[in-house]
Amino acid sequence: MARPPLLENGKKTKGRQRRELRRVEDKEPRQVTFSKRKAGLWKKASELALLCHARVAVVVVSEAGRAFAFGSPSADAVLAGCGGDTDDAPAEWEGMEALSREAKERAAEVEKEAERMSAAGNKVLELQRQTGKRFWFEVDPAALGEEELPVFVRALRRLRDNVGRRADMKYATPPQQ
Amino acid sequence: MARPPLLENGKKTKGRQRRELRRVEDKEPRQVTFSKRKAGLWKKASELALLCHARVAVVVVSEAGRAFAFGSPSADAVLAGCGGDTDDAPAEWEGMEALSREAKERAAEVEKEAERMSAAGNKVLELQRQTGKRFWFEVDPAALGEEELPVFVRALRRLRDNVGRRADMKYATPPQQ
DNA sequence: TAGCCTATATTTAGAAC
DNA sequence: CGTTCTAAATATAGGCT
Repeated sequence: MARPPLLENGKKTKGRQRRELRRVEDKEPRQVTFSKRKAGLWKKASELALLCHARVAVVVVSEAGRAFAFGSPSADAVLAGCGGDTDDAPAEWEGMEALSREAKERAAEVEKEAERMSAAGNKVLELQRQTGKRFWFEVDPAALGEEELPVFVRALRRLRDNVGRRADMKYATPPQQ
Repeated sequence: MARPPLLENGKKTKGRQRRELRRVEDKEPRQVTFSKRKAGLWKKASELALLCHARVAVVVVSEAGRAFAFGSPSADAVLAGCGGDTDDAPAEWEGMEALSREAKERAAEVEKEAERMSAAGNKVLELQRQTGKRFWFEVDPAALGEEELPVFVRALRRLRDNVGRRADMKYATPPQQ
């Protein structure tokens, strides 16, 4: 049962290795790194939001062509805060904090929801295809120019109008390959 | 010259202390935490982007009402990448990597870009309005159904969601106060 | 508000599921 | 892709400047 130590020094692993700050060349390791760090970034973003009641929104597009969006307390709130006041929604935060604490005790339950979410995501994709729409930012990239980061901001703000108050989303676009 | 140890155990500091994952009540410590963690988040985002050549965009709004955006290679590139291939723009990335390394010495320059991006944001808003195009989620919320939408919203709140990659932009909105 | 410093709390590279 | 496990690399709370 006990696996024999792979290392001569008796230890089981070499532990975290130092990496150069440049692209990970091999595809597989790169994907793993992506997954791990993506999760880490999400956590950091959550904590920043929670600890400081700051609004945070993140959008990531993987090499595979999948897009992820994250917002706290919600993408909508983050954007709304950009041009508005900040202490007008304490109630919303209280709720978020409570949920955050309970989350750990409800991992299983949340898991199920995650699956349902996945289903919802697919439906979204389908609807997009039917309507001929591709991505939220399909406003017309070509016309935008070179430095249009705020597109992201705009998108989330839009989300607010559609969903209402709180809306976080995540779905992947079909790999282009 | 030698400062007397502040601690009885002889050590100079208590080192990093554990914190509860809830809002830091005192204002001052909260602001400090915000600054530090924001910086950390930015670094994490940069590394993720650099290591995996992913496109990332982040927006953070402090309680004070100041907004910071970070994206790489540029907001535009992040969004454009969503619908295209990923390994066709190596040149662009090479440039990004170089910039990334020099970034620390060019904070000022980055600031300028941030302002330009802010301007671009307005342009995006306008284009969308003119073309009548919307965002991905705007596919038609109503069509999603009352069951799926809420699920989707809560899903992201769960750690299971991922975010991460690289994109940097940073710009601040004038303090609201 | 941002940096510096030190001692810890966290994160994560590597290898394997 | 997502996860788990171990050990080493980092990020940071607190205290000051």
